[in-house]
Order: sequence, then C-alpha cells, then structure tokens
Amino acid sequence: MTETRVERKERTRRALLDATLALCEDSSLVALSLRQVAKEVGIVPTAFYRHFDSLEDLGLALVDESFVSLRAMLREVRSSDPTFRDIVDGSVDILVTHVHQQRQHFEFIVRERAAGPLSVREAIRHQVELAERELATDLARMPGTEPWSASDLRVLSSLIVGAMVSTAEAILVAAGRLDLEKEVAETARTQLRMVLVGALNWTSRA
Amino acid sequence: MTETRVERKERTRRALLDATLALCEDSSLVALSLRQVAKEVGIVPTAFYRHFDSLEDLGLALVDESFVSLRAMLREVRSSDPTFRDIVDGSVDILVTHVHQQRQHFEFIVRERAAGPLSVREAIRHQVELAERELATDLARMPGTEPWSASDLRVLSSLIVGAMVSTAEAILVAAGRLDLEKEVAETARTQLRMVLVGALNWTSRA
DNA sequence: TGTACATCAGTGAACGCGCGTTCACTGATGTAC
DNA sequence: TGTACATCAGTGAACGCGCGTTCACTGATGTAC
Repeated sequence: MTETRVERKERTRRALLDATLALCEDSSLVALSLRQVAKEVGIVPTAFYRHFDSLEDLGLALVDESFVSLRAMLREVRSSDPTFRDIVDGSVDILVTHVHQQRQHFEFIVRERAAGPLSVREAIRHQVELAERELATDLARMPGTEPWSASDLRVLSSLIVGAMVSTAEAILVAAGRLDLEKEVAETARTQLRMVLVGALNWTSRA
Repeated sequence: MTETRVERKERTRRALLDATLALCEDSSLVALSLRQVAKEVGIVPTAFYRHFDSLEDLGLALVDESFVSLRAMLREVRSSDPTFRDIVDGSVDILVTHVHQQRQHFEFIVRERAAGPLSVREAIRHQVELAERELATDLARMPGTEPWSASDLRVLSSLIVGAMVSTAEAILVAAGRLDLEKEVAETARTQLRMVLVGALNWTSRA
C-alpha cells in the first residue's frame, strides 16, 4: 500500500481544483460545467459530489487558497527591509514574481471578482477588503504617516491596492511577452512613486 | 401602417440588446444562452439570427454602445470649466451620475472586461486604451504639465483611469445604498486629490 | 496473523431538460408597373 | 389606384448533444477482534 485512502481522496480533490483553474482560464466559472471538470480529472461526473457540493462550492475553496498565496506575497512585501532597497522597486518585483508563480490563481481572482457566482464574488470582495485594512495598518507604522487620519490611510490603501490589481491584470494581459511585461512593471513603479509623492506631500498639508 | 418594416426590425434589435444587458447582469455573457435572450424578447430562438450571428456578436455591439455613453461622460468632464468649480468634485459627480444613468452598460463593461468572450475582452481593452490616450492628451493641455514626458503623462492617465474603474465598480457594489455611495464618492475624491498632489509635485522634480 | 465486517471513492445507467443550429414555411410589408 | 411579385422578420418542427442529479452498485482500503 503506497497510498492511503485519505491521500488518494486528497489527490483527486487537488486534481479537481487544478482542472477547474485550468478550464475556466478562458471564460469563467459560471460558464463551466461539472461534467467538463470531471472529464478532465478522469472521474465519472457523479464522483464529483464526493468532494464538493457544486462548482460554486469548489469556487469558494479556490478563493480561499488563492488568497493564501496572495497573503504570502503581502507578507513578503512587508518584511522586505525598506532601508536596504527601494520599497517601490521591491514591491513591484515581488508582485511580478508572484503573478508569474501563481498565474492561475491571480487570473481566477481577477475574473471571478467581477463575473463569478454571487457567493464567490462576495468572498473575494471580503478578502480584498481585509487586504486593504492590513495594508492600512502597515502604512500607519511607516514614518511620516503619524498625523494621518484613519480614513485617509484607508483611502491611500485602497488606491494602492487598486493600482496593484490593475498591474496584475496588465501582467496577465501581457501573457508572458517580456517586452510588454517590462513596460507594465515600469508603469507600475512610476505609478507607485507618484502616489507616494502625493502621500508624502499630503501629510504636510493634512 | 404605423411602423415600417425597418423600424420594427430596429425595435426587436434594441429589445435583444436590452434583454441581454438585463439577463447577464447577475452572471456573464458566457453563461447566457441565445434561447434565454430570445424568450425574454418574445421571439422564437431562430429569429435571433435575423439580427446577430451569435451572442458574442451581440456582445461586441454592446461594447460599442457602452463606450458611446462613456465617451459622452468623458466629454462632459473635459468641458466642465476648471476655473469655475473644483475639477475633482466635478469629475467625481459626473462619474457618479453617469454610472447611475448607464448602470447596466457600466456593469456590462466591468464584468466582460475580465470574463467575457475573447473578442469582447479585446474590444473593451482597446476602447479603454483609447480613453487613456485621450485623457493623456487632455492632461498635456493642463497648465503645469508642460515639462512632462509623454510616457509620464500616459502613466498618470492610466493611474486615473484605474482609479475611476475601481470607483465605478465600488458604486455598482454599493448598489444604490446612499450611505455607501457617499462614502465611495468621498473616497474617490480624496484619491484623485492625492494623485493630483503627487502629480503636481512630480512636475517639480521631473 | 487471519477473518469478518464497515467504510466510502468511484461506477454506470437513467431521467428530463435546455442547448445551438438546420430547414422549409408563412404572411405582412414594400416595390414595380 | 390596382395588381402581381419580391422581400424578409418571424415561425415551428426537428436534430443530436451535453447538462445536473438520482440511484443502486462495486470493490479496494481500513478496522475490530
């Protein structure tokens, strides 16, 4: 016995998640069928129910694991020492790297955020809100932001998250063409710098 | 004869476009069927082909007309005299108003931009790029931007368009709850101001 | 260690249904004379 | 103005197909003794 029953089940579950990520890449979860997913994995359609109640249920699981990798990225940005390297260059590099490594997860989030089943959209919206809040508390610890109101911090945070989402979308559209990606990264760096310049001068007038 | 044959045809075509906008509101074009649309309009499924080759084809028509109203909005922003009222307040007011008036069109664009059929996604991407370029040339005419490089103008423009897209999304999520909408509008105003402060100070260091 | 029983991931037939598309058609509207 | 013909938006039957879900099942893995 090289594999227990539990391990085998987990492997099929994993295969279902991966197949769904791959199959809905060029449309959306709402356009995908349980039978297509089962076929891709090599199980009979009815076996799907041993793992998930529905594709929507599976979608919620994908949201959870997508945000695990996203949070890993944010943690990395946070732990990069700002005194050692430019915070903007570092953050954009980390974003580009993670979008490549977790390409399918990012694509899934970007797509289903706007067009997924209602519960999936809500789950994503909730997670993005959490990420914004986390970034706001991080910003509050940065030197120079002491006199800022909590509300201004949230606004800046959502502006940055918005720019990062746009950048992730642009990297996905660039689809690996290196020249386009370099341009996107350069744009993202300049945007972040503009926002930071605005933020620093905002402080002085607040 | 109160209605010519041409007028009658145009009315059915209009009904197909409206029915599609309404029906795909809570999922996406790729999850909608030709039969559902025909049923909603009250014609037999095969009559659909008198007007469009496919739902994808109809989707492209919706992209075109959505951007007609979006361009109307941009024209309005552009023509509002910056010397008479705060440019930020004015722009955000216009955005909020248009998102309400053209709610379904904005929802359609926001959704299909990420999850629509490939040709629809490409058409939207192209139109957004045009809008960014237009904004960049407008910015170039504003006092204070003379020393900016063309590339910095494009970057600022895409940052603003990105923030506007985020704001439109947030208004749609607020779904008419006035307290939430006021918060979104206030956030958008502050974000635009932060970006403009950044831009003005950027000039001086460029 | 060997046996008897329980668990449960995956099977396969069956169901009723909505799908996109084909085709030949109808009948009101429009046009030529 | 009246007639004969053309156009064409919409009809309705038919097709083969994939859909989600039900159900009773199989047989390998796991457990209790």
